[in-house]
Amino acid sequence: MDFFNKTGKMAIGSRLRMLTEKITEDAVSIYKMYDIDMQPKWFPVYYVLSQDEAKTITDIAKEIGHSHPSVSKIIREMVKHDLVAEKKDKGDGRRNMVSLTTKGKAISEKIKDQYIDINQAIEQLTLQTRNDLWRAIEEWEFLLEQKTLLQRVREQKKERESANVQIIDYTPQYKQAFRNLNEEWISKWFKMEEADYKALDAPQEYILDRGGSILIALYKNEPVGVCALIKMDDPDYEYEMAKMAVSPKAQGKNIGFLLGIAIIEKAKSFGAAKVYLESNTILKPAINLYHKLGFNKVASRNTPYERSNIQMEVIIK
Amino acid sequence: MDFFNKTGKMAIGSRLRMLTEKITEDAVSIYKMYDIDMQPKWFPVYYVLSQDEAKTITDIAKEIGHSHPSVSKIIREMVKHDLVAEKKDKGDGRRNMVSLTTKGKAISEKIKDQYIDINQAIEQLTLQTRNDLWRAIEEWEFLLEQKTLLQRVREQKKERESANVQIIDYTPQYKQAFRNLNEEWISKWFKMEEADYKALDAPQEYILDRGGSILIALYKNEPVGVCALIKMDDPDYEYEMAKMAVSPKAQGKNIGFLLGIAIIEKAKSFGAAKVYLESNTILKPAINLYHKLGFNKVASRNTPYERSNIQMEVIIK
DNA sequence: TGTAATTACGTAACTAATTACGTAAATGTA
DNA sequence: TACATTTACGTAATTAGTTACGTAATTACA
Repeated sequence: MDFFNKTGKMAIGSRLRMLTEKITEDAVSIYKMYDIDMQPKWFPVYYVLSQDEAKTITDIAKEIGHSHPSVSKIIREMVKHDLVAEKKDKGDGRRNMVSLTTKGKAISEKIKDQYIDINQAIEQLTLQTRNDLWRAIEEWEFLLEQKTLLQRVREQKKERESANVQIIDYTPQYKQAFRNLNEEWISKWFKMEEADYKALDAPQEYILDRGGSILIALYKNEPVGVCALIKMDDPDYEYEMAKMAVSPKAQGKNIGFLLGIAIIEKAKSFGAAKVYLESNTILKPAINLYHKLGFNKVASRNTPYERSNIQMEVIIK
Repeated sequence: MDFFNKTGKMAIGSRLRMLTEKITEDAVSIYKMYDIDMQPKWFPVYYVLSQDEAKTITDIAKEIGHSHPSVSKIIREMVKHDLVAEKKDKGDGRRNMVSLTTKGKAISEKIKDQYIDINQAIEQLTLQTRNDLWRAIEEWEFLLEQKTLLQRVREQKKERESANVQIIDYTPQYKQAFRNLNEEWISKWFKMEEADYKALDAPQEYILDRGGSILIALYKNEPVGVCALIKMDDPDYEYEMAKMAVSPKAQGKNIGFLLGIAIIEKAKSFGAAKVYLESNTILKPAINLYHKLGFNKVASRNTPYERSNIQMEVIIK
């Protein structure tokens, strides 16, 4: 199909499906050619039954990788053609023991020749190719087992998007962004509190001058995320990660994660041994993010924020 | 799937189908991840429409290699999602001109990122393989276009079978085989008659010396099939095909067919215009074989055999 | 120019798989 | 030992394609 050279790999599913159909279509004719009363879709079931004495529907399904209703249907069709017989298991009334009939077993003789010829034909065909389709499928199966295509694409997406994201140190030009981005989510979920106003209205005085830090995430040079590292006045903790906010427009670009990583890195450069944070369990994506960053829940502590119902820390390595 | 390493190439169709399904399943999630209102099966249709202004159902079908009802269905679904619009062609009232809507066109911007990420992901995956799946499919498509799998298997079958089966002219050493193979089936289904004894006991005198011929089919050098061409004493027919017998042990090797072909060939070399035969309708596989060889039923004729209830002839071209 | 052939495309029926769900039997456990 | 859970597997509905067929419009040609 010339078409697929234009679409690119996007259409690999469609392309595979078409090849599959072409091959299955020929398979029907091939069985006829050998005068074997069998359909291609029966083959996997037939194969496992030809190896063993008797099997249950579920066992067959597991072995060939089909759903059990699919096997159930195939068995019913094969029973109609007198290739297999069903028998209830005496010990376990649920089990439907399936095995080949005499006619079914007889086929295994005839099918041997077909097996030889097909293998030969494919072998010869493969000799004319540079890439072995059979092996290629095997390799894909193996690699997708380890990491699905979905995961692989997701990683590419993150990587591409974070290429447009830049994490920079706070400068006064971002004072407005720092305030707005935070106010947006705080007032959406909770209400602005005394401590919020202090930090957001005067970040220089309340955060930076006290030995803290603020980072800004730029997406295509627009500030879309912010996060602060605040010096604490506590015997247990030196630094708190707080005031993390990402614009809803920039969601799904991994910006929260990049900010978190950078803040922890900053704390490390300040010589901190751990970082503390406060949050609320209704903010599920945030809590997930904190976990991904290595934060774990700690026992409840004193806090100036009403909305805080969970406290976490990460140990810096 | 470990399973397929046991079955061998026979199950390449099943294996392909499974990989296809796994990939298509992920594709659904991938579209969701990019927040694109599209199903994988729409993609080929979407793609061709994104290239051109407007197309007919049949043109799209031809381009993407689907049947036109399939495209018709997809278009209806896409209309429901406001991705494409239909418009009757003014010049030709049969044609249903399909094109992308504004919403449909808008997707092409979003889809570009997805396209990049999928291609990257597959590229990276391919780097970890020794056999490039995409190229392997391409190569199979190309080779199957030139010669289908069915044809390739058929050639293998012929080659294998003719390697073991040899059709040779009768020599006295096969006298016993000629008699035994025939007596075996005649006495299984009917009873030996006067005319049988004559021909089987003295083939030289009763068949060869009268201008007939006998062929022997050797399978791995063992005589497993025999067939005679007997000169007739009849104004309508010159030659009769008779005394065809194939050992039950050698059934399914196409030996009857090979013998039949060879006997007709022999009759042709004798200058015959047609060949006659007598049989009995209870011998269904035999009658089938005769049909395959080109024989057709003719009106009832006089016969020395009690068991004959059908007469056939083939016209030699 | 009338009729036959071809083309476009919709509907219906079929196919080979799936997921969803229900029921009966077996197993685990308080 | 009663009750909850798990297992085996059948039926129904869904999906993404196919082939078969019918009809209307266009084209070819005697």
